[in-house]
Amino acid sequence: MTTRAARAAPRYAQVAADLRAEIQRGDYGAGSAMPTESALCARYGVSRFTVREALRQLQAEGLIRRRRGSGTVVDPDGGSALRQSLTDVKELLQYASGSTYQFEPVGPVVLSPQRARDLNAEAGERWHLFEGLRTMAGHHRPIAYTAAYVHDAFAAVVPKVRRGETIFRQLERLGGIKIAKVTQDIRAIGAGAREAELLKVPRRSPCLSILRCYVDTTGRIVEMSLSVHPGDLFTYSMHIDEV
Amino acid sequence: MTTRAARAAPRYAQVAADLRAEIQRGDYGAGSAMPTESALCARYGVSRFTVREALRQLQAEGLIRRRRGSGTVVDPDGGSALRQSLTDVKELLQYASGSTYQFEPVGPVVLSPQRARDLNAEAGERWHLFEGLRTMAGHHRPIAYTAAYVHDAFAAVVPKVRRGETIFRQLERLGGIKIAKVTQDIRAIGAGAREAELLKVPRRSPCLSILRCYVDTTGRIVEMSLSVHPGDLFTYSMHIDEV
DNA sequence: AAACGAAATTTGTCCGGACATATTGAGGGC
DNA sequence: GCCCTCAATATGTCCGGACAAATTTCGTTT
Repeated sequence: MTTRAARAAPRYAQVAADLRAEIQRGDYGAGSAMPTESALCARYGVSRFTVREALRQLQAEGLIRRRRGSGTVVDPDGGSALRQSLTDVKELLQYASGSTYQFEPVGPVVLSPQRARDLNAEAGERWHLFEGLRTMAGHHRPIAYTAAYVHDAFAAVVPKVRRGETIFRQLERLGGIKIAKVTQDIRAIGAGAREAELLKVPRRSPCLSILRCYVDTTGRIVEMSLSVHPGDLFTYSMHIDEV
Repeated sequence: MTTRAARAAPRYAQVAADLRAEIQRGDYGAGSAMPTESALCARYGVSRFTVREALRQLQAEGLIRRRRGSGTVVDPDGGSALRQSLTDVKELLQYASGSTYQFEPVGPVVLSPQRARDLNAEAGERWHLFEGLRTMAGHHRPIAYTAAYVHDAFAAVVPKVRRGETIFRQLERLGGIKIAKVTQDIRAIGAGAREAELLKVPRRSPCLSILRCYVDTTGRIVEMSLSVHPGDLFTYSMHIDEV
């Protein structure tokens, strides 16, 4: 091989890099529409395959959101710092093989300032709370305590929510909506009084906290869930290919 | 695969579901080769586009690994329990916008049993240690302490490693290898004595621990890095589309 | 004005083909 | 045996086209 260093990047990567620069420069204000696929084909003189591959990359990075029939828009909070983006987890969101999950409706609650800060939400809002514990077969200590909050707009369907299926899937079916995006924030926290008691760990012991926000196609937050895992029992694993 | 309509799911999803079931049933022993794309085209009577879309899905789930020229193999540890698998983070592995990272070579170390357990490695092995701190502009407290261990096979190139570029990229260039996969385990731990001092947090306070293993194309672990982040300063964010 | 429905728009799925590039293995030369 | 070259193989990139499905737009009707 003669020219070792400068091997040109594939065309879709160049298109992606160009669009990424435009987005981060603010050429398409957050939330506003981007050019359509055919427009990009004409602009760069490439096929739709190449454009779609570039857009797929930007979507995986969380910079854009796409909807069939609607178009491509810049994700309003896609450029926030300290954010790593991942895709395509399908049904696995709530699983843990060999574990069972039981939740109970608690009722409507109004967020306290403290709780609102934990959830990254507004204090005083009314949400419908579900509480649950996840246990592994053979273990006596639970591996997770979960508090799920459903928006008050779904008050009518909340009594119909059953165990055995994720809450957000039931909200989709019963509420006639579609979850388009899930954000997930992972932090280390000290166990609070309630978590310590339910998870059988000492108070203030290190726990993994996973806050999920379920957003529908119109951008409204439909459900929030806060899971707390004992630090010694739970590891969140992932892998990256094609480094 | 069923010839039944099942018009709800696109064809590539049906192919993916069929292959996923075969993999989990153990039809292709872990690490062994799967049928080639053209073989799958013939078997399912679909185009290469559809097969590649199905394989892309399985790769995103971490079930398979693919290499140009070589083929597709079942990922040996793709089916392990308590593991959520995610993909495609590309270059963003080590970033944190607005932060700076400084590391220093410490020298060769032999893993103590304690440290080996933290790293999920063998005690007594010899690795080359680098230590570093990551600080955000404007903050006086660091947001991460990182210990990176390079395998002894790269002892010759370790003195050539410089700041300003990730260690694993330099190992690729200087050592003539290629990182094919990165695994990442996130846990909540209590700050140890050393972390507490460097990160300016109380001992045993909750911290986020991120253990990364860099694996080359032949499956050898080339580098391991253990980052510890103060729980109150660091959140690991991600998002999932197309739920 | 509100409700309805058809048409245009836009992304998703799928096909067949072509060439590029990385890997592997067989064969030949030393 | 060892090393090099070359061909076969498998995945990556890219093209042009076609139809399907979801959404939006807009004109028509009530």
